[in-house]
Amino acid sequence: MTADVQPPVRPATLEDVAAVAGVSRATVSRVINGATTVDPALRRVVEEAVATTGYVPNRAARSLVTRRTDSVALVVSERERRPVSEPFIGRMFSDPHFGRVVAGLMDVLRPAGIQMVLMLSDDETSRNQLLSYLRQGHVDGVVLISSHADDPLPALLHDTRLPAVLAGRPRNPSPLTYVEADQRAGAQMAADHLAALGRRNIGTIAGPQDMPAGQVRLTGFLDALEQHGIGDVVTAEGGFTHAGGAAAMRQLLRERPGLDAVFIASDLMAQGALPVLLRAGRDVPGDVAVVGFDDSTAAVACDPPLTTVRQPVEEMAAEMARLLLKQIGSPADGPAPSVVFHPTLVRRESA
Amino acid sequence: MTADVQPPVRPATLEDVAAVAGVSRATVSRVINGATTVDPALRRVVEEAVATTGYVPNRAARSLVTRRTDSVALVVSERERRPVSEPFIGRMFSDPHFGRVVAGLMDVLRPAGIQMVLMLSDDETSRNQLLSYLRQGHVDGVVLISSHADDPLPALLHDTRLPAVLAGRPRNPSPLTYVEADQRAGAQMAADHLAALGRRNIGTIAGPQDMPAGQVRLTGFLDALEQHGIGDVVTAEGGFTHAGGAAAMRQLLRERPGLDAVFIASDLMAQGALPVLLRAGRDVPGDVAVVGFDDSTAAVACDPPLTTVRQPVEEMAAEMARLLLKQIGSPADGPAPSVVFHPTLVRRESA
DNA sequence: CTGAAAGCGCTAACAA
DNA sequence: TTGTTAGCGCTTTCAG
Repeated sequence: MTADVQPPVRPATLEDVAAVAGVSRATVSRVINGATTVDPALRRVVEEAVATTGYVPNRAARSLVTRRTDSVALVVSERERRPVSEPFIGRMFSDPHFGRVVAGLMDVLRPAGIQMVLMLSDDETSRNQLLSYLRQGHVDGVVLISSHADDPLPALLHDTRLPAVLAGRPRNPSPLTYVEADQRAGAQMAADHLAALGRRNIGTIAGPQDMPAGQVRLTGFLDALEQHGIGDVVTAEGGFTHAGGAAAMRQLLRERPGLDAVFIASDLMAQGALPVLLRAGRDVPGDVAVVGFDDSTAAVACDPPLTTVRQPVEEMAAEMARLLLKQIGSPADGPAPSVVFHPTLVRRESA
Repeated sequence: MTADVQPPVRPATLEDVAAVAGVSRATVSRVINGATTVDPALRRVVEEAVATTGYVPNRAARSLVTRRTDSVALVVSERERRPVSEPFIGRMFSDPHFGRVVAGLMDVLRPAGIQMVLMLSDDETSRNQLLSYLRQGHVDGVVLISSHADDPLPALLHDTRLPAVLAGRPRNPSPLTYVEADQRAGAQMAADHLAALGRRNIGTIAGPQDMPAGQVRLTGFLDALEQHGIGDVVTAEGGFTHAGGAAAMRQLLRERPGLDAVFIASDLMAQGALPVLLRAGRDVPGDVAVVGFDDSTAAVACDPPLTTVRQPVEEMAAEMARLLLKQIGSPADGPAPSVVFHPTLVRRESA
């Protein structure tokens, strides 16, 4: 202990460790990377040297030769650029859903020692930047969360030949792996539940019909109701927003005052719709039963708490990470098979 | 155009560009990095070669020699590890606030060509991993969002000598730069507003008193009311959660049924409290005026929409990024001066 | 103003 | 099983 006068300006390198351990760089490299072909005795010596030097591998150097980066990109793709001063409109980042996806991804990426870099694509310029970044091999793979159905990114991503996983099945058929919840089955569960409750005078607030989720939840619901012999359903579009949900609820009430149940295609819209119902003098669930979709924070924030179709967001995100890691591990296999999660109905008080 | 038979497996390197342009690697490097000492004619030739080859610099190689990574870490520090299956409790990721911070950071990082890597520290193991990662120089700087006041990370971060910026002033004095909103001033605005409304029978729902924000918002509010000659204020603690806010509201109503105003230290708690008020037959703002804090999504989701103290989250995050970039640019200057933002009162319908 | 050459720290043949 | 060696792609003196 004579050298601790100067604060360590330069991080230890392989060379340093090798010197301390009295072996070659290659040997140190082997134990660092867990090669089995190392004499146990030497291994111990090296491990000690690593500890005393506080050595941590330099990623840049390693990645330069291995062509691996041990990091993946989480790319958030939005249709258009939004000023940061409009935090609440259409910014996926400010949606709690985003954070849940991050948490799920982290849960498997972190133990694997994989870093996650966040990227945003919201206009052609940023998309091109993104692509050249990806093409240059700065990450080993990418997870894509896209907010719009006609996103060109999945196709472009495929061209890069980089391992990739999509959150949700893209509108345009793509060979890329995706993970999603069975939207149709979820809508069906809502319909079955309402029907079982004996409700017959039913309405629904749908999401945008140019988004797959918006569309499938509507048709799935309608089809299921049909099977229950209920064909006359009032519909309004709520744009997947809080305010849109409120407006749509008003419309529904106007068109069908005798409504006794409503399926709302997202908890956020339900949160907007509920007060409208209450103010119109309807008791929930007494007069009208309501079922939401997502099981997001909004569901428990509702009053009364929302019965809703749960998508296991975190689990789905974790699965995305696993599938991505798998593809990165054996690129020759090509895209992994997509996986579809089954939603569940969470009963609370609104239906 | 004879070489487009094979798909380009290997990305173009400096060498390739140099060959096409008929110059040396060094010259290409110079134009890439914007050196002024290059013959304009040559520059054009090189730029063309860059375009035709589709060259993009390899970061690993560059970073290996420059010792810069052009990336920063966003570290989210939580007191304890939460299972991913409990998405709504204490996980900062699922808080919309998190996404807003990300958006604000992105807004300045992206134009600067800086990548953002997301890291989570939620137990000693992950903290150590994080620190060795940082020490190894994998990022040029770090932004820290910490959920608990007694976080040891600021101090440890300072030891790494890495440029860093904290979201919020840490409890233990630290030389690190921080950015925060003036909590005390915000609470004062709420008090002034309620007093100006003629309310005298006032209550408040506070945040946890072991968090700086929770504490300062309470004392600031109480002190300001004192100045208005209002000393007898009922208080309850709502833990900064939706459910906690509801419970606290019930307590307040019990202790002071004649309440005509309440300041609630977070919009989320207010969202929980409002239905309690409504159910108890109180009109808002007629019978009781309520003012929240944050101006988050919850504020507009409330019914009625919440009058609240706005913290400019995105702007603050953008400022953090700017301060970080500044420190990275001139490390010799040490930590930049911290900056405190002034909150504003956003009047909606609840007060 | 430009080119030649020396590495940055690491892994991966290849020899021994 | 271990060491030697040759780069990965880039920036940066240092000559010219």
